[in-house]
Amino acid sequence: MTWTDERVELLKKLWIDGLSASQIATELGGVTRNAVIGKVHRLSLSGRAKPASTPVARARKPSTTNGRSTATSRPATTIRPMVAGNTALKPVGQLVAEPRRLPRMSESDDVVVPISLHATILTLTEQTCKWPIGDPNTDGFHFCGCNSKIGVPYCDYHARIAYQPVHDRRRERKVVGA
DNA sequence: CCCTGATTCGC
DNA sequence: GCGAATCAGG
Repeated sequence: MTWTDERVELLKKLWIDGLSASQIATELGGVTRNAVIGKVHRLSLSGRAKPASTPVARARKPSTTNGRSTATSRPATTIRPMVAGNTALKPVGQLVAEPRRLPRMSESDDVVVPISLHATILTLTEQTCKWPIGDPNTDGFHFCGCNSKIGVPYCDYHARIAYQPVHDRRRERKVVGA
């Protein structure tokens, strides 16, 4: 994945926004949190809300010549694919997040259709509905931008669409051939 | 153990 | 410049 200008901008925004590196990596997709951190440092915007505590001269641990080949052990024990915040996140999809727990949306039936706030990728935050509107390749592409609950990437309205009950959408059979 | 960011260095 | 491996810590 290349660090396009847009991706860098988004990275900056999310970082300043206070998101963790792994979260940003998930949001961006196609990169690991290491990549994010590395980029963050390269951009010289590492220090976030770090006033000053105890700098403490910290040096890694050169040992031999290079830092990694020293430790010959590679645990790699617990491999957990697609978890927000891991050491090697594989691309799981751009904006489609995993519905950890389906919100009980049985009660309210009157979810108002949100007005498109024409949010750009740069104006999105954790509490902004990330429902894409339009064609990403077209100029008018934007996001819903309405307020969403923390932990939910979409507003109430779009969450309904995103997290449709299974029984409603098991109507497809045909598989697109190779 | 889960996570966090920081650092080094081969590529 | 990039990011995996690793460290150091909460």
